[in-house]
Amino acid sequence: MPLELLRTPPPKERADAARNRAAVLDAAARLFAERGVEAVTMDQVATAAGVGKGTLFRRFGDKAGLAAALLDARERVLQQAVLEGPPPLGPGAPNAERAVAFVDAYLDYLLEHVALVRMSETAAPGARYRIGAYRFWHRHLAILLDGSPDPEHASHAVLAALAAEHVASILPDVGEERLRAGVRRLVASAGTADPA
Amino acid sequence: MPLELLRTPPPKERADAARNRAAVLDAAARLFAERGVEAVTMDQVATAAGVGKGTLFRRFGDKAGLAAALLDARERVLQQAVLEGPPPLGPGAPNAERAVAFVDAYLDYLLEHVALVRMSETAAPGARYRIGAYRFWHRHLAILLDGSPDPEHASHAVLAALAAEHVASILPDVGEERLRAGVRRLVASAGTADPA
DNA sequence: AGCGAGAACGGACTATAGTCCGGTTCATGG
DNA sequence: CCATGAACCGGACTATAGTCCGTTCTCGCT
Repeated sequence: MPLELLRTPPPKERADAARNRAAVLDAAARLFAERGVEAVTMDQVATAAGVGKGTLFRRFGDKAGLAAALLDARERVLQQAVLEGPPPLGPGAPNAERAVAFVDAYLDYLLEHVALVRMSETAAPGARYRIGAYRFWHRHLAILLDGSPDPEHASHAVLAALAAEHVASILPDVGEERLRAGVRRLVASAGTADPA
Repeated sequence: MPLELLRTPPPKERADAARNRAAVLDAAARLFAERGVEAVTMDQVATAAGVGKGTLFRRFGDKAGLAAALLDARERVLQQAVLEGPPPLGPGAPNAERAVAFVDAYLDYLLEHVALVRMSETAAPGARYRIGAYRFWHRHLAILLDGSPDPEHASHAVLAALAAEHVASILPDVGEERLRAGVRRLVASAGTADPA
């Protein structure tokens, strides 16, 4: 399957459904910003949006889905830049450079929304690995890490170091600068067939 | 703080408490084995053990704590082997070899109990990084990866690839052999000051 | 042995995620 | 403009994790 098809297609939608979706996203964004993602219950979101719980869950599945929907726009920008933006993030630069540019850009995105991404990845067990975005990033990185004896696994390993739960937990320990440098080193050596 | 002190000291315990702890651990082990960790509720464990829910939660904190308690014995064996077992796992071998031996041994342990370890790491947000075991392994690896420009981060990165959630999710993709080989490569290159 | 302080017990209670289904609203074709 | 069925709505309902606190049991001390 080509990389492009892993991006979610937009479905057609009834008018009332669209109205309610917008209301829910607005309310959720506001509440999450005000009180923190963890502290907001789904009941509160439903009430603030003026819809029933059933509506909320039918549309977004669970809290992780709601978080993912809020991140969707920002994530598409990144996917777009990777697919057809200027190098080194987009096509044109050498693979090794593109890989480094990718982890840099991904960390920009992640550090900007850690709490939300964490929610989208951890609310349901295994959620992170099932959503389309993970498969997209994994495929992309695996293609770039073509110097590795096993690009598939190398890609998984790099993404493991970019998991929101992991980053959020080690950030107090190492700080942003060392984190970025460390991940850059990791992706650089992961793309190489290393010495014995 | 020296490595040895990160291991949990044994507290003294009242007779009824000891009796109940044993009953809970027995019941939990049996139920988890029979029905799978996910499918067993804490009420079921309490009932099967013949204790109240309050007792269960006071002693183990949450489901993650219960899982951790069940793994405790097995984990101590590994810690013991690392501290004073024969090389290359124990002291005596070169650091690079010890690091590889460690990830091998850790994967033995992990693959034997994925579901349980996963529960112990993911039931509460950030749980994995708070328990003593993580700090122990992190410290150990950081000492061994002394060729890296940032052993602390390198150690975190390797452990990220050993998270139960991660391993469980990619295992169907890559299989056990490629997983082991990939992690071995990762730890080998993480311990080196890499080119440019 | 008897006793008192404090640790441990247990089950009723709360909070929250997620499900279900009878009623309502929208969009399309006549 | 209206009929019609598909899609959507909402809030009562269920299941489970985790808390609280009055009661009971241990164990060291006299």
